[in-house]
Amino acid sequence: MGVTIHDVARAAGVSVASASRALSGRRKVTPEIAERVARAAAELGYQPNAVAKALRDQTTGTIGMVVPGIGNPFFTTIVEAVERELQNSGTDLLLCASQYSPQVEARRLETLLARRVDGLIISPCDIEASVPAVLDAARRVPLVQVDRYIEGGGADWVGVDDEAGLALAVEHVIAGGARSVVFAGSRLESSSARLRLSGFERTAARAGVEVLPPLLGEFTLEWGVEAGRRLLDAGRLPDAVVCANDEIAVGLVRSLRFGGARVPEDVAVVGFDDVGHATMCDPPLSTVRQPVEEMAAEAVRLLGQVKAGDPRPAQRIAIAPRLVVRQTSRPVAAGVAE
Amino acid sequence: MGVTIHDVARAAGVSVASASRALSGRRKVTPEIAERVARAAAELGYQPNAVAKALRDQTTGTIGMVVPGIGNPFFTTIVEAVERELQNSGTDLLLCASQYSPQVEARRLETLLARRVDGLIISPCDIEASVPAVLDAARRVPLVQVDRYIEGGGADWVGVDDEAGLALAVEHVIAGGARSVVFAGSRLESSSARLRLSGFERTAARAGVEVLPPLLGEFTLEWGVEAGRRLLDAGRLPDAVVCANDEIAVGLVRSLRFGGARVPEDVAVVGFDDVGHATMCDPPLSTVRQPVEEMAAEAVRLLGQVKAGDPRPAQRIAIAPRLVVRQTSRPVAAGVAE
DNA sequence: GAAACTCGGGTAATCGATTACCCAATCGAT
DNA sequence: ATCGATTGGGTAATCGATTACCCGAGTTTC
Repeated sequence: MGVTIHDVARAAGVSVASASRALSGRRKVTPEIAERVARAAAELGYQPNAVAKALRDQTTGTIGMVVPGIGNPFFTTIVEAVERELQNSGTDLLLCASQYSPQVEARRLETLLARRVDGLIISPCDIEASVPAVLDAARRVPLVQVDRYIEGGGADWVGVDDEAGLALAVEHVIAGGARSVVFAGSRLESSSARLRLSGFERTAARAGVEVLPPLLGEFTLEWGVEAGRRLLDAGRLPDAVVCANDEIAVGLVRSLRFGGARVPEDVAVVGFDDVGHATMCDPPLSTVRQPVEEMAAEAVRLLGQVKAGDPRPAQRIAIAPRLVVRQTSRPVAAGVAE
Repeated sequence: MGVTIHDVARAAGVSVASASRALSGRRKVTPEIAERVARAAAELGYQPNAVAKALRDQTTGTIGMVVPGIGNPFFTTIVEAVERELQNSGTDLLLCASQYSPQVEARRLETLLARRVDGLIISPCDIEASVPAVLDAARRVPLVQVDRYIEGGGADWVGVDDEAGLALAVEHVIAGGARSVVFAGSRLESSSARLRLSGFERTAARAGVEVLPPLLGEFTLEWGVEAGRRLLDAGRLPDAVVCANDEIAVGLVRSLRFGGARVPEDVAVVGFDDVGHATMCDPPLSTVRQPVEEMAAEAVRLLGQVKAGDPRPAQRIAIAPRLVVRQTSRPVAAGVAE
């Protein structure tokens, strides 16, 4: 079916070695041969077989990326940023979704490794259950974790400083006058979920405000709606709700307003991520912005440095987040208003 | 670096042929050899090299998918549906985004073909500019278009019946009492954009209502906001706006309400797609639902049947859409209420 | 003028898994 | 006991691109 380099060599009347050299330019050939090979290749519509090249070179020019789900805009934003970052390096991205399941995730990693990707970027879905598969993969190819990480620190990571981000959010609502606060987040299956809760608790405790029991569900709009309903049902609203991501925050604002509460007059709401959902919300959401472009750039850079199974101590690169004050919280001097 | 089947064979004390046969089970071996090979493979942590297998078998067990952008929730929904559909068939998906650029799209197709994918699913970004790359790809591997298609009908397609969908939307707002209508859509670069506009115009003309000049921009929330602003600036609002997708509709509702118009009392708004944005909107959006699961299933099924370059006439499978009435339009007897 | 180099081309090995082909051993039938 | 068939194992070809290695012709150097 396909045209091979042998066909090109035959058509040009030279050996395969010359054809290969003429096409790759990795060794000199006479101008005449270069010309004949180029013409033959063009005429036959020759396209090198990347599979054969990969087998011979022991490198595929692809890196694999595994994220929990592409339905979540935060992950698609990261994926796009990584793609942009890889754009001109000649490496392609092989994208997989683990669907928030450690089993699926392990299977995906297996097939990516079988396809001999040159490196992996992963946001492990579960801080504990993802450990064996991720460590195993890291032993075989360069691997960088992004956003989420596995416990124990066996692999490099780049992400946002979650605790600092939550501190910004909590301090902001307190500066706006909040005396009672609550956290609406996700069950503690990921590092992000845990760090955001602990960042919240630590800052709130230090500030001495009243802290209601956290509402932990999923990183989804639906859970935000449900969390809002529970707050309304409880009879007494806190002055502020700090959310673990924007989807939760958007759902929460929706259900609070639906229940008759005014945002931000009765309750201030702050989200986390700032990836599009935030400006779409009504009113626009105050949130903590993740530096997605920097994270992607850093992840790609790190991946280039890492050697598989290198016993070098794992790095953790935490980038500082930034507070973006919009209209679901009362503005104060601090923070950026947009 | 990697453990090969030669290593396994040596460790088990058999030939590579026996090792391969024991592992694949494609020819009988004695139980004793099967046992020794299985043990050796497990001990060495043998993992077959998919690149070598692909070269030898001339098939990679992957299909490529190219969509305009993964930022658009409609495309991520289709991608997820295709992934689910492929789940248990042992084929993996290689996902690429063309970023709405025919050049990028052509490059992506080239690299997918170089990697010898067994098939392609594509939503071509431009009805004209995408033609050569798509036809060329279709000549080399089985290819199915999804949602969008290129003009001229050189390749199979599966999608929603866009014109029928728009007819549903227009008839619905007219049944709700609208006497003047306008279409907010995208510039006519894709088949969807064109068919939705023509479906709108045909139905509106037949019904004899007043039709304002269409607002054509992009399939984005931002364009929806802008379109709403233009309607407000024009001084006189139509009774209903029918949009080419939900993102436009959501943005439009936002800016209409921001400008003081009531939805649906002053203006009815209907979207298209129904992929999550719709329920998130405030108020929840009336829209036309695309049968994404069916489209994905049909695309995968079709891909299995198509042979590359087969001169069989191209098929177009248009699945009927369904109207979902929520709260941005006045309910009438017809349609499904949710 | 011969030894040492350079230049550029061709042959064949290589990557790893699969399998066509060959061969020896065993079995059943006559 | 002999012949054909069956069973199962091993050797080496194969997929396509790259490149180590070799070789001959032409140049340079003393």
